[in-house]
Amino acid sequence: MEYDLSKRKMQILRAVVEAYVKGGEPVGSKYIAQNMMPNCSPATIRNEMADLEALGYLEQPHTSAGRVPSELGYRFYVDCLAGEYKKTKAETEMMSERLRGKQHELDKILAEASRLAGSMTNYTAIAVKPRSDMSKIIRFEVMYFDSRTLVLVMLSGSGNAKTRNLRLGFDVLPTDAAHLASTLNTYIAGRTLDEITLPVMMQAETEMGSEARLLAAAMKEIYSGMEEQGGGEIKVDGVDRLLSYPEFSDVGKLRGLLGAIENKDGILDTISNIDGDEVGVVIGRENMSDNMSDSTLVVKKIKKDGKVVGAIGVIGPCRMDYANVMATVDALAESVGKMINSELKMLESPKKGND
Amino acid sequence: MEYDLSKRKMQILRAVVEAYVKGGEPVGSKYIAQNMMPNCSPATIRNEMADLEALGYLEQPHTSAGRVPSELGYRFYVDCLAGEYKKTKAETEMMSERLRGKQHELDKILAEASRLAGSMTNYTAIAVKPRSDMSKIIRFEVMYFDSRTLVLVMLSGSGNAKTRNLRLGFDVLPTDAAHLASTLNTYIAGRTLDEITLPVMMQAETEMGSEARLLAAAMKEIYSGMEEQGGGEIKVDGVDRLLSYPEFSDVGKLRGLLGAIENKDGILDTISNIDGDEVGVVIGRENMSDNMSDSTLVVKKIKKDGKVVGAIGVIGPCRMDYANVMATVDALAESVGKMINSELKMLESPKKGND
DNA sequence: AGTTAGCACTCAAAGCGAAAGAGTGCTAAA
DNA sequence: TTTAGCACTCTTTCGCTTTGAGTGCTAACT
Repeated sequence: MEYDLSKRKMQILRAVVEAYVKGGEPVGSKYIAQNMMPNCSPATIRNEMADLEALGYLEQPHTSAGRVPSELGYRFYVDCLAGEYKKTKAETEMMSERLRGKQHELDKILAEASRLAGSMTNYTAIAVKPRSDMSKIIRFEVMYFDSRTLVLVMLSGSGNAKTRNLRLGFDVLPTDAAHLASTLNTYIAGRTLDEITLPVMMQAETEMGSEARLLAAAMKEIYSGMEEQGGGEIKVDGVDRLLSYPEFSDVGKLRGLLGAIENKDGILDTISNIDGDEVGVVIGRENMSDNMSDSTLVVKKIKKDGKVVGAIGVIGPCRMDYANVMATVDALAESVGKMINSELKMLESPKKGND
Repeated sequence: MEYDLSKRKMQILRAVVEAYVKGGEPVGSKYIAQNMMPNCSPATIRNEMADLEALGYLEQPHTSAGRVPSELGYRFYVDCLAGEYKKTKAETEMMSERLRGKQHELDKILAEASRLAGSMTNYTAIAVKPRSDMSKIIRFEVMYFDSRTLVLVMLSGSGNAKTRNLRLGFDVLPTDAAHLASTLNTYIAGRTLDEITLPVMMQAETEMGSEARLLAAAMKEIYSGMEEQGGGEIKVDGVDRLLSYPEFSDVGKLRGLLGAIENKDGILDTISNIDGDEVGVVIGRENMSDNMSDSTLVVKKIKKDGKVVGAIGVIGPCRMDYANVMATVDALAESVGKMINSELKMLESPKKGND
């Protein structure tokens, strides 16, 4: 963690990063000397930059061009130099405001937060919903729709509900729905897939009597519901914004990146590998997927009761306004976190209903 | 519908379209004379092409280039010349096979079908789920999760179910859940938003007695559930494939298109405007959105019991292999349609369950 | 020792003009 | 009505030079 650079080298590195991020073109010694460090001559800067290049923090596209930060350079910048920036009070307020408008469905809040992240930073934003755990269903409900259709509702231990339509090839009565529900709640509810053994199933069938075929139809849907990995989804917002950055005018790179985003190539893994509660920055080749080796991912997880329930982040080129992006993502995630955690307290205060 | 072109002009138009689609470069008279119409001299073709240009079917990028089909040219091709092509039996089989693997959730089938459409045509595919109509809820169910959480299940007239978690600031009992459900079913079910008048609400509140605050919390979710346009979603697959076509190397156009796809700019409208049960082809400026004026959309609706329940399609440049794409989309949609419509019959046959 | 001025050097980017090549439109003959 | 011939147009490409930014090095300066 100790990078051991002289004060001045750090200053120059920072200057290069910030100038390059802003201007998009390799930055030369003269520019820095004039605009950001008036006490030094270009020659001095040149010497220092040559050192920084030897150390791996800077790169040169070609001999007669200025310098560009390397990935290591960005890393250093992110770790040591960009930490201070914070969103203003007003901006934080605004975010909370925009978020508050949404119903308190976590999905919606996450989506809105990521949309905000995208539009505020002008990068592509992602919202991640972790895999929802349907591996154990704690309660069933069956609704009668018409004589050949029932609706099966499954409630998981973590509070996720999932519904499936049961189209039947035979007629049923509303009472069958209730019967099916009670059977499912008696024999299936509270069990994992493994625990639904043949004897259990046979008992349940006996219980259903002549309507065993109803149970069969329901079980088929239940199996598929329990097996499928709900969630683990990534919602993407604003892919088109990538095109405003010259680094993605290379069709090949852009294509790779788009593919990576669409296939979630390693993005989920990358995110789950981020440790700590702070905003995570994954620069260039630090990414799992080769297709993302020219991009940077900035994410922050969102926790509820200490458990990760989602994440929001942005994807952009390595040449990115890190200070701003990190602060934005941080503030938004913070905002969402507060919102979903405070919901309880809000309702607890005797505001509505006068008992 | 009568386009009134001489046999030979049609032949030449077709030749131009097919050669251009294949090669990607303006096609000249010589090429056609040699490869596709050996009985005519280039000069003859030239004359005819000049006519076709005057009629608006062909265009010339510049004086010394070959001809390129205009949108009208493509339209003619699609309407009159590309109709015959059909997928082979083997291919259709393969599609059905791939689809059959999926559970019979419509969403999943649609998604898989569109993924197939994309990979088979190498264009970007979309799957459309029509707006699910929650404007009238015909039945409620309330599940008890824990002392401060209930799960509200709403069932629409069209068989769509939606669930919402009710986080409460006070404790409830399982009996409260049942009580709430019956109240909702008595007073709210079967009514549209307009019909839920103040008197109705007051009756319902009286019914709930001391637990009126529970009703209030539920109503909030119900309102938001009824107002929000569920569905109407577009799932996109393979945006990255767009990049393999030179027409989208223009960053501006690509950006517009990506934005249009993401915002569903008019795509839903466009699709709902397609009449007839056949595959619809929307070429260039026929699209609602200006951002899609360089693209073509090929879609087919999917019906169940005569009602549109979705659509699949592909988006690509106007220079597109129409015959193949149309046949592919057609076959896939057909496949999906058969699958979801035959479900009933499958279950009707006494195969499983022996009563 | 650290800093600075000066200068030759390198290399991408931009501009220019000639040459090549493809395809056309038109005219006149078959 | 079709075809051959031919002059014409316009893009594309290539090579060439010019321009300019920025460097690295050396030698002088503090």
